Amino acid sequence: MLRVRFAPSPTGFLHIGSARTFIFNWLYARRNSGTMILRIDDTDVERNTQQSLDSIFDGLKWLDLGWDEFYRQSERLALHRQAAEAIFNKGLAYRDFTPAQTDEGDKSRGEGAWLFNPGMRELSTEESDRRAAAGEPFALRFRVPREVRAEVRFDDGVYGAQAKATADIEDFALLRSDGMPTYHLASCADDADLRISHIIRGQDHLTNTFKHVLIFEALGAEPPTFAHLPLLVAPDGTKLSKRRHGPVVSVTTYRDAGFLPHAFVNFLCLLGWSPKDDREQMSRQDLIDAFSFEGINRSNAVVNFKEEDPFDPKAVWLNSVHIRSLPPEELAARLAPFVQAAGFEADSGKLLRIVPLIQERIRLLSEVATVADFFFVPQLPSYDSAELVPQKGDRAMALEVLERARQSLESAEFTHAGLEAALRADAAALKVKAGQMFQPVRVAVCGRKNAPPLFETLEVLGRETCLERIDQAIQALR
RNA sequence: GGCGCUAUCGUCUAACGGUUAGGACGGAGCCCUCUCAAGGCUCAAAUACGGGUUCGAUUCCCGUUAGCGCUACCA
Repeated sequence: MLRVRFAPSPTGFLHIGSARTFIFNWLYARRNSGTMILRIDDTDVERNTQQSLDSIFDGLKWLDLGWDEFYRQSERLALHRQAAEAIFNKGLAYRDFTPAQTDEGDKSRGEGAWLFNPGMRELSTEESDRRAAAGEPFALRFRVPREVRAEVRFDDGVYGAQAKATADIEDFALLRSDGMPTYHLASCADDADLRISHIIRGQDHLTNTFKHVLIFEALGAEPPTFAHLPLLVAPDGTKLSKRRHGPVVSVTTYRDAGFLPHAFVNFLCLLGWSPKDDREQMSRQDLIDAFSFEGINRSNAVVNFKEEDPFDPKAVWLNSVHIRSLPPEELAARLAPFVQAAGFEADSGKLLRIVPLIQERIRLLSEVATVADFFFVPQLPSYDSAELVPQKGDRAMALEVLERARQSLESAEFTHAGLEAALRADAAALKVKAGQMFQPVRVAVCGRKNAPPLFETLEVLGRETCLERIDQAIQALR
């Protein structure tokens, strides 16, 4: 039975790198009829926040990603302590009475690599028991079998065969002096207990895995299969962090900016993974069908954002592709909250008529506010009347065109065909080019030169509004 | 410092010893066209460096360099 898990610690908002880890686990589970488990790794009570937990749920909900089983590490402390005890009873761990390092920046425990606190590994059982019984606090450390020349090995699903000499692995902590389990212990005890078959996680855990293999073996459990993912990094090559890189690392930023969840997932999947057949736009099902460890890369992937442009251009492009392939009804529904947020009235029938006009003109849902504003406002914001002057024309031409248009629009049939016929006839009558005819009308009606195709726009706007706005433009020219 | 991982266009990536090193985003140009988009076509743009192995290396091996990760009683 294939079982995978995503195990975030609730110490910050949902990070896009974490989201991608969830997605890859989820895809692997769905691809292979496995079970997806969400486990909150909240053993670090000090740093956990409810806000962070909410952010994880919100983010996953937005991404339309679910799970089959749910656990919280903080509710499984008994299991972790039992595991620690079992390891200790096997003689594979020892008590370390050295007071905890207060200064975390103090990594200068010496020039070389730190392996253990002198004197503690060799403490006799009697002395150890006596001090423990006397109530002296201690951390429990794993006794890495370093005396004999040996290697810890595992076969990574992405990085291949891995080996590390035990001589290079330090005696890591299992239990803190307050009795709380460390991440390494809690994580492995839970993975063993939950019968996780595949651990898919960030490459920052690759070297931790040697310790984890040691714990699984000490627990008498078969280590699961590991598959490490290349990291998502900033353009400067450093790991993405909120402190350094700001909101671009948070999933909700993309939601609020108007990304489609499936488009964003699509983008994230293409960072560090490839279907190897040049496909870019992929549906959820396409991703499930194509996903495998073979497609995962080994080098870190850059999220290509800039300070002036916070979103990776490829993400934006992919979003526009997804927007274009959405059924109009669905796009309208997705757009509605953004229309409302911009302070416009969002009548759903009207929105549905606007959608075809902007569907291939917006890359982010939020752009509806700037691309389609003139459909919603009762009164056009003021614009420079010089904009009304057509190419190779003057104000007089603009005026002439608008007056003529005003006249014919009063009686023209308000359909694409009717409007086109009327305005083209006007252009011919005035002996101006079609473009010179259309532009003043477009600006009068939209308030700017760049807008959706004219006839459809007029049609949606309706006769009354069009005539009103043309009148205003004529006033402005006089 | 020690240990580990990585290295193809600016970015995401393809090429599991033999290709004019492919695709995509972004950039430039042309076409289409009522503007803007969308679409079509074209162009510029990469195998980090040095050694091997081989008839032949992007590909396999070694070294150098660079980047990243771990080296906490954080996860």
